[in-house]
Order: sequence, then structure tokens, then C-alpha cells
Amino acid sequence: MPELPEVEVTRRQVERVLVGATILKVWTSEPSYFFVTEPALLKKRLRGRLVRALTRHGKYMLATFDDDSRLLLHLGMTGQLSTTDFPGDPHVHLRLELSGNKGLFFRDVRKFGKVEWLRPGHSSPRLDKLGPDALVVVPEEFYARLSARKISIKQALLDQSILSGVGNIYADEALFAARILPERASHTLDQPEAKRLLREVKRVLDKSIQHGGSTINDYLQPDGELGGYQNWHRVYGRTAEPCPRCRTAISRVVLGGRSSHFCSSCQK
DNA sequence: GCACATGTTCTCGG
DNA sequence: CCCGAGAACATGTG
Repeated sequence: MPELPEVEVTRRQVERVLVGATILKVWTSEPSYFFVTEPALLKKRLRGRLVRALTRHGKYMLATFDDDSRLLLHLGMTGQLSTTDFPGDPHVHLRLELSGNKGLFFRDVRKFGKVEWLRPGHSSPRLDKLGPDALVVVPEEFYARLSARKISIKQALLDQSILSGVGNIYADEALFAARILPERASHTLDQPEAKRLLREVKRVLDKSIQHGGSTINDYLQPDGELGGYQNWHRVYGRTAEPCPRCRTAISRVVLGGRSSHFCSSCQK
């Protein structure tokens, strides 16, 4: 479900109920690796806190509280934040009761998501190793980072320590738009190609945010609405369908353990 | 039963 | 240290 656009759409809606609210009550499911911070400690640290801000870096959201402690959230593969509860649903792992009769609910079927509380003035290794956000990075830095690596450009885009926010869908869509093959070695892209690729990365991410993200299986916005950008995917999930530019059948290969969809004719 | 899934992280061998 | 392949995490869908 969640790459940068889905996380940003989620952040914008959650911000409206969370910022300015006080956490009155915290409910958690049983301990699991979903909880980087143990549920018992998490409850103790969150109760009574006033939320000052909700920001995003790549696929991570970060809530900042009145005492300068923070809460790091990652949606993993199937995580979703909702402003309404899922009564009786066994996949809900965190429920926050907020002032003003509001609530925030974290559901995650596969539990690849993460919740980590950060004490004031402290960070987290997961946060520290992230590369620049895909919507913020400038072309010069993007090019420099790609030039330093011999892995495929597809794997470079997916590596969150090189660039953060791009996942499997938007990597394929951006490479198609920039007419670059996913197997191309990262360091073989020249400066104009890197610039073109970054422009398309940003264009694809922005457009998806405008459409509310991509709903492939179960992604829902916090208000329960479906995303709409899946209808604009040009190669992702379209193996063997005609390329929208040249009608060549879309190819699928596995790179870094993830499927890559591309046109072997118009991507070079 | 099998293949596959929008993510991250670790291991092993080269 | 860099790189690729494969697996692990947990659960669902087709």
C-alpha cells in the first residue's frame, strides 16, 4: 500500500485531527515486532501528550509532542491510519483516544509497519540512515548519489538510504516516463538523464498525491476514501499489455527481489 | 497447493 | 566495504 504519495495523503488527513489534540487514552494489541517501543512503555509515554506537529520524511511520519518527544510511524506493506475505528478487527494494533471526541487507529494486516517512541533530543537509526526526501532533493545531489553506485537504477530508486519515498510502483512509473531501463547501472546515467529521471519521479509522486494515492488492494485514506492513481499507472501491473507509447508488450523482470515492469522498446 | 503482494532487514557467498 | 541472490517477517488474494 504505502509509498510516499499514500503516506503524504495519510499525513495531510491525520494532521487535521491529531495536531492540537491531546492523547487521552492509548490501547495496543499484544507485543510484536510491530512495536519497536514496547506497548507498556508506549502507553505510558503517550498518555497526556499534546501533539504539536505531524511531518513526513520519505515513507515515515513523525509526530512531535509538547515535551519534545516524538513518535515515528511506518506503514510497512499493509499499514493504514484511520480516523474511524474498526470495531472487532483483529488487525488493529494501536488506538488513540483524542480530545474533542476524536480518535486515531492504526490497522496493519501483515504487521510490517513500525511504531517507535523517541525521547526528547534523540533520534532513531531508521530515521538517521534515510537519504533525502524524493520531493525535496535537488538534481545535483540526486546525480551525485546515483553516480556513486553500481547497482541497477531500479534498485537505487528503491534504496531508502539513497533517496527516500520511492517504492516499487513509482520507481517503475518514473523510469517509464523518463525512458530509462530499470536494469541500467545507476552510475551509467549521465547528468541530463538523472535530471530527467528526477523530474519524472517528482511529477509521478505529485500527480499521485493529487489523486489520493494508489489503491491496489486495500489502501484507504484515513477518511475511508479510495485512492485513484492506480487508474493512471502506465506500466506497473500491466505485464504483456501494450505499451501506451509504442504498443510493444510490457515486460516484467525481477530486480532486487521485486518485479519491474517496463517497455523494452522505448526505455533505453 | 502455487504465485504474488505498495517494505525493510539480514545472511551468505563472491 | 560493495554487490547480488535469497530468505525472513505475517497474512491475504487470485
